[in-house]
Amino acid sequence: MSGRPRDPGVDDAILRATMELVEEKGYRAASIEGIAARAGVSKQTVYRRYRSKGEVILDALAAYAAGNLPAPDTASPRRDLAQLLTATFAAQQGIRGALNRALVAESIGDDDFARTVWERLILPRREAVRTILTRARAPRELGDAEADFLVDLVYGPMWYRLLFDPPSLTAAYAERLAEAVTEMAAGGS
Amino acid sequence: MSGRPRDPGVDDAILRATMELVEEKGYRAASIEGIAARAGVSKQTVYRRYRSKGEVILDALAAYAAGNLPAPDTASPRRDLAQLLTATFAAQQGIRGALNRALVAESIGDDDFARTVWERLILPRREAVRTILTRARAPRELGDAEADFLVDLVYGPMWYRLLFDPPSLTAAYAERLAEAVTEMAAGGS
Amino acid sequence: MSGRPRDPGVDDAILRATMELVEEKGYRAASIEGIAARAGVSKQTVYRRYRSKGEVILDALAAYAAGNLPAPDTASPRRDLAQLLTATFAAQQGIRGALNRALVAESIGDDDFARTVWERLILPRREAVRTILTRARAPRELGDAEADFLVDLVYGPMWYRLLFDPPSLTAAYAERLAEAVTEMAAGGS
Amino acid sequence: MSGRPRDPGVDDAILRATMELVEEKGYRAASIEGIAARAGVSKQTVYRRYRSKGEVILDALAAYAAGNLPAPDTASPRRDLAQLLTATFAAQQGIRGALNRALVAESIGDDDFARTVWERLILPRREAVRTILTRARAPRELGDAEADFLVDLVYGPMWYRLLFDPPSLTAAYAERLAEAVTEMAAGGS
DNA sequence: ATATAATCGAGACGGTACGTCCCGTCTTGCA
DNA sequence: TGCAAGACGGGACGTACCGTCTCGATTATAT
Repeated sequence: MSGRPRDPGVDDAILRATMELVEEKGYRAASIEGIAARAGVSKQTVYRRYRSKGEVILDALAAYAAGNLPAPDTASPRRDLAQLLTATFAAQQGIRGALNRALVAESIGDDDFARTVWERLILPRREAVRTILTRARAPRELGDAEADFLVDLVYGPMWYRLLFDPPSLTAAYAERLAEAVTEMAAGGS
Repeated sequence: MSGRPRDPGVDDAILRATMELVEEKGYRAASIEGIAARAGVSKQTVYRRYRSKGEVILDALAAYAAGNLPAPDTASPRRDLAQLLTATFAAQQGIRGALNRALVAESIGDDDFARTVWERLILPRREAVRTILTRARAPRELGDAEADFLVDLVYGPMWYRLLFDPPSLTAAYAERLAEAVTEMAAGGS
Repeated sequence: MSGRPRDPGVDDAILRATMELVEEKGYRAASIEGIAARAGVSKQTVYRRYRSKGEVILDALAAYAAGNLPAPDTASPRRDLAQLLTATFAAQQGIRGALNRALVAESIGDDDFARTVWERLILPRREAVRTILTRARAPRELGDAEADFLVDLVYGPMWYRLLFDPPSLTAAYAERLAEAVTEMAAGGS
Repeated sequence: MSGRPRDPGVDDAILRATMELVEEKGYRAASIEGIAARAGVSKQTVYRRYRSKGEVILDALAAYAAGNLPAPDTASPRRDLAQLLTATFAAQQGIRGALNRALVAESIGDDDFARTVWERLILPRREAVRTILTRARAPRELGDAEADFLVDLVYGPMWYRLLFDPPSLTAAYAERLAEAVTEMAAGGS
């Protein structure tokens, strides 16, 4: 049965090659063929692990952002959100941003993959924001529907700017967004 | 100097074929090869007009949405915005949504094209919203920076949902977004 | 290192398709695209083996004529040559003739390829004739320069007629040519 | 009726462009598109005069070699032939040789055109040689069939060498060929 | 003078083939 | 069984020419 075990060094090489290519040459250069070549790995070895380029990228991003989901919890929800967004926005300037954009590209025209991205990547970060906003509304309750809407107000602008104008995702922008949304959360009916 | 003039029927055929393919088979199936074939046109004829698939799609969208930029102007900015967004969101369920998603896919990894999309497609719609929000703030002034931010709050969620969950762009969502943002505009310092 | 070995069936299919196309539809119809299609093979698979249409044709001819280089050796050099030429001329009426003409067409304007043809195709047949003519001159010696010249007198007319008037390459023509040249070889100073 | 007359300067430009391209860049670069471009002429203007690239080249050659058919007539047929061949071979080193090779390429796979070349280009030169050989046989008669064969012995080697090894067409080669064939003509039964 | 008619440059047009890239699958031999 | 190597059918890329066509601007002859 069991045969030769998978070489963990190969996993690393694939993910590293993916990140490098997406960052250096952009999303278009990141073909599976190119990733395998740069990783010094055969194509088959990539396909044994992933079914599509999207999954490689998703995994590369996961590997990169593992555990990096900060959940600040001070007395000030506004400051918590600002801190979360500042960190998140900053990350979008580098590899993470490039990988995120690549994921969107892969999602378009592939509904299954889009769903996977939503569940594995988007939802967890929405939860983090929802937790903060729930604190902002306390002691009153924050309903699910309203929470979803407020979270959209946070992440909508981020992805929008990430896709069309990444440099605008500054700390100042994070501050402003955090203030606007926490205020709206606090004041809601 | 003059040469044989371009056949306008060919332009139409290309754009129609593009819209059909993007809608029916999705973004991935919409190759230039396929567009030319369906339009009953040679590839060269497409390349004579457009340098990339992205440009074809952008033009198809422009043709589709020509002049369709409603600028409601009633006594209520909130209702104006709600109306604008309701119409816009509704449009995203059909061809327009498919084309918009396709444009995003093409923009990723092609900064030049991304800039073109921003200027020809995104900016005009931002202006329409900015105009409404300026009325909402009246008689006080709405600064450029703040206006830009508020417009992000409007369009950010739209693109975010368009990419990851198009069906959620309902009339109710439009209403809620219009209310939240006009209120914020009105109440701003 | 090793990789999947080339499928010999594919080689055959390519060569067979090439011969069929050149014979049936003529040299002009024999595109690499067409060869690949008829062989049921991808274009890449052809390009992996050959750099140009010329090389495919040369190989097809080599495969066809493999080992078919008769070297008759009776008491009569004249009869030897006549026999060789009769067989050679007869072959030019079929696929071999079509392939030979195609090779010339490919050679024109491609000096490298012309040289390859000369070495792989032309020279071996010249040697066969030279051997016979050396016997015709015996016991005196046949010098290199003179031999080359006499061989030209044999093959020059053949190619000339092959290109401009193939049906004239009859057995009678072969006989006459063999007689004239062996006589000249025998009588030379 | 009559309309604007053809511009003779255009004819010249086309022929000159053809000769230049065939000589400089080789036969492959001599597309009708390229010829028209270099001549500063529209494609239609070329097609109004010629039905194919072959015809352009044939005409270019005709223009180049107009009246250049020497018919030396001294007391010595051998010297006549040597002189004719020396001049002919010399010409093959330059544009004429390139054009001749191009004509062969065009003839292959186009029987109609091959016939035209034979009649307009090949036959006249055969006649010139036949005339000389008839003198060499005098006072006996030189039959048609035998004459054709002897002419093949002259031109066969020339085209053979022109196609595969043009530099070998030297004056010495011309002399040797003239001697061999006139002797054969004189001595024939 | 003013049609009428052909020529010219320019360049669009439907095609066909080029040679390249990448897809996802497969088949080797070695570890 | 993993892995590097690389063959394989397939599909699209963007380019070059093919031969035809349609334009506006010339330039002749024939009213």
